[in-house]
Amino acid sequence: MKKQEKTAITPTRVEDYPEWYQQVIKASDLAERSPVRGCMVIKPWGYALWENIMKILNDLFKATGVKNAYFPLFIPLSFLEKEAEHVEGFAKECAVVTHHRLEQVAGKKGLVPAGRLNEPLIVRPTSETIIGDSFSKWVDSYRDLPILINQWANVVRWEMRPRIFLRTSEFLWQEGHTAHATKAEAIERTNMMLDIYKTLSEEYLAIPVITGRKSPSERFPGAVDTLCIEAMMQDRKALQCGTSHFLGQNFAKASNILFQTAQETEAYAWTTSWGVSTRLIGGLIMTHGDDDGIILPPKISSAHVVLLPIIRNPDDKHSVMEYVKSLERELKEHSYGNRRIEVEVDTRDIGGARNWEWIKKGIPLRVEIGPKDIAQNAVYVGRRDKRPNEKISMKRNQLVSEIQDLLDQIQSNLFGRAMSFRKEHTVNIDDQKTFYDFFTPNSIEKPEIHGGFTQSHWCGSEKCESKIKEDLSVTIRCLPFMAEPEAGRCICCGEPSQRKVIFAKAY
RNA sequence: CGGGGCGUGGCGCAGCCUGGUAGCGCGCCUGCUUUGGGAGCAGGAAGUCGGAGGUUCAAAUCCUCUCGCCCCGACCA
Repeated sequence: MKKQEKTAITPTRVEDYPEWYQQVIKASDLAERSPVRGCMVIKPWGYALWENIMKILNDLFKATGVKNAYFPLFIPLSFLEKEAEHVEGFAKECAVVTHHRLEQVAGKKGLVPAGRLNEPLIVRPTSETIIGDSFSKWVDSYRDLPILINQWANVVRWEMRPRIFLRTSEFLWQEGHTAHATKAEAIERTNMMLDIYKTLSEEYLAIPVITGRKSPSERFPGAVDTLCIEAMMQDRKALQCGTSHFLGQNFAKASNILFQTAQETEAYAWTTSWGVSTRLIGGLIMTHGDDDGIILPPKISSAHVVLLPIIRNPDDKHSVMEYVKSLERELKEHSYGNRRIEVEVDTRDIGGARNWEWIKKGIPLRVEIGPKDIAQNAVYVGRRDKRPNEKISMKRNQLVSEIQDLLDQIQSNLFGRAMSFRKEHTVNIDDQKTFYDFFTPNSIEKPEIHGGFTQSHWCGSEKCESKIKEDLSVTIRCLPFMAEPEAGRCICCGEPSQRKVIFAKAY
């Protein structure tokens, strides 16, 4: 077998996409499974991505007046019960704390729970109710509004089938919660935050997204309106990357967020909530990864460049390392996006394996530096968005002065690729048979990568929506904002329809 | 919760059917030789086979119970 044909990740995406995903995570050193069912250990290379996301979002949030705060991990059961739809939506996936002490029992091994709580505590699956309780105390007058709060937190949802980053029992996220005096202002906030998520996705993560509205059945439990950003992964399935909810007065009524208006009347506040999670990292992997591992967009990459000194002869060691160190210093003086250039130096003497490890980790730039290069005051540069062997020699000064430009090229190349992939696999379908064929794999036992996004008419009935879901596991991802209203016939029942929606299989 | 599968050095597996107290590959450590596309050779450390009970002279292997994990479905950021 020729070496060129060897991929760093086995199986390849085409061979077995879900398994490829697991292997990429392992090979890239982002995270690993933990001894706790459904929970993950996020390793430094992966956590750095989350740190960068936090940095970016904090800046974007704060520019709109949002402040960070922190609320309890535990929610009294009675709080969760306050909003009827909310209870129903989350009850099945709650972790419940019932005791506060462990005891040794005579004659038995180990510890048993003791000290039963009067009221069980829920480990937060989301914090609307506990934050609503605080809001109710913070608001007396319309002058106290709006309240614009975000918290960075871990939440627990006891999922049946966990997958690292995409669906874990515990995950990290931010949840924003706001309260407003008027409906219009709350709706404006809901849209504003969705725009921020679109910015994060497209400009930083290089993941193109479709913004839109969820159908009623896909709404957040208790919300009046749920907006979302949806992205297409390389197996052509949809991943919901962020949501922003207009909660109307539902939670204000449940939590008693009352205020006095300028007209001296009493009114319930209008609230919103919005969040993105570590799932974004899963989206990153599945949007940009290839058969050699992940590819990190420079703007959120854990580091930008790795320097790989090549020392064939021990006599060269000193001079090569001096050269590498000075290049490191010089590169670190430059910035890219909202942070300094981050440089890794890998001096391990493990031959070609070293190069491949960094390819698998997805670092944007690999720079090889050996005596031959130094003699010409040059470096040998590999871009992660190119083939592994497609390396070019460039002058050292050129690398330093053009590094931002190089990173920009990679960033926009990744976005461009992802965008054309989505366009290529987004189709208009107007008849039922084509629709069903589109979403049916050739092989049922071992389905190949198939389908994509369709833009098809939907009459608006839940009946059609659930029939399609039952027949094909295909759901309405969103009613896209960009779609102009147009008359047509429902893809399912043939009744008149006002608009096209996005259908896809989803994570 | 329904269907399927699996628990054996750090990781991936073989051995189980036909009981005789562990083996392979990768990784790791040491040395030498190598090094710009995933190194070679030699030596070495590391497991009592998920757990409990049973059958037996003897159990990774047979039986019972149990725990955990993975995959497919329903649920979901």
